[in-house]
Amino acid sequence: MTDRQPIDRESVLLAAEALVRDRGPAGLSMRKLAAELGAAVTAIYWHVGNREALLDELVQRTVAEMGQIEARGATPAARAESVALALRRKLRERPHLIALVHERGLTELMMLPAQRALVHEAHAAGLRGTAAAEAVRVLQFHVVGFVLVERNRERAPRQQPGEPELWDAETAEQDPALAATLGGVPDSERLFELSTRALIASLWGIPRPKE
Amino acid sequence: MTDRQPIDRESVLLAAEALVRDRGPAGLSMRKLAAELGAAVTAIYWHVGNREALLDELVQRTVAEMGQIEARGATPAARAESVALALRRKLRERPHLIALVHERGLTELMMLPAQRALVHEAHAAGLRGTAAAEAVRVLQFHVVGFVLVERNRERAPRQQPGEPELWDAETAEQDPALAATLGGVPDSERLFELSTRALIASLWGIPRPKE
DNA sequence: ACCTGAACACCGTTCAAGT
DNA sequence: ACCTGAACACCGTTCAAGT
Repeated sequence: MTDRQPIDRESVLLAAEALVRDRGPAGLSMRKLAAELGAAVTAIYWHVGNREALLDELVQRTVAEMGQIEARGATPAARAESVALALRRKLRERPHLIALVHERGLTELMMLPAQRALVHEAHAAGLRGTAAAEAVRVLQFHVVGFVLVERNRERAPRQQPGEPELWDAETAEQDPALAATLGGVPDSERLFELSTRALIASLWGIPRPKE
Repeated sequence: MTDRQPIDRESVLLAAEALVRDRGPAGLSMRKLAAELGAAVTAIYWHVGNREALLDELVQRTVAEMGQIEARGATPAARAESVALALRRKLRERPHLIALVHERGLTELMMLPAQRALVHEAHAAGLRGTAAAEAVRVLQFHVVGFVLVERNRERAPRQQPGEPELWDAETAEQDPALAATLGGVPDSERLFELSTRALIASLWGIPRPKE
């Protein structure tokens, strides 16, 4: 009897995605969603089945959107690095949805386009067979793992005892620069480049700088 | 009037930990916990505050238990690798609780003992200051990230289109060994060692094999 | 100090009934 | 084909009341 409106599957999915995008999966309740859409809760069930199926569909779409990755650079190593960097950026754009993909164990599926690009660069670098496959997988694991750790850091509350205090006392006098770095917020941009390059150097072969 | 029993804080925590350990955080409801303890739901609130505080306490204990890590091996690089391997093993022993620690953003705090051990090895390898700090942090990120990705893989449902099919068609004839490896289940033991060694070699300095 | 049941405000889901 | 409200079985949490 209140201001009810007809809805369709698409509008349900869009509203759900919006809720998840800025309040996280926990922020998506069927009742809130219904209220947002101006329909009865049960209308949603007609269109999307249930909450689980709704989230599954959102996950599928996210996987699809993670689409193509473009490699840039002169050497295979540089191009592989550019894939890793692009991947990290893309993953960080949709944190909540990526978390859902991860929860549902579809990370690998989502990574397929990037995997293709990396295989191409591994071949270009002269790698073949198991060595190439492992080089690719190591880099995949690395990128996804890094993003997960990074996100965690950002969501983190102020660290309990505070890392600074723990380092000040002991190692500080021996190696103050180390204590300062470990005490502060990590520069994840730099850490990512550093570790990505280290892995690529080991597994793709070190690119010779031209000069 | 039913078979109610007096409880204390410790018994509540133990019962809660048991529930989380084998049914996951989602399996812990205050009502189930009360039933398990043979007390009224509200008795739990008197002892531990609320669900959030209860989980916080479990997390604190897990962090404490993650305690010391022992380095083994001849060279600093080998010893750093042993820390990484031990860390991975420990993390994999308590998946649900580690997930909770992670959710609460206390991963870094939990990693402090390992961080100390790694700093020691970095110093032994002759690293100082920012370089040492970064070498340590890269390895920390690496281990935690790897374990998160690994766990995800294991919880994963059968991959949707199945990676095998996707690789068969295209690259298979060019590089059948690669297609076979990427189509199969990753040997994460090997991937972890491979990537850990690659990072250590780049950042700690490559250990010379004695022969 | 410790525990109780009742009550409140939420959930997701099912279902018979309406148009 | 699409939507409804009522009902069920769950939640976490608060609170006045008991001992």
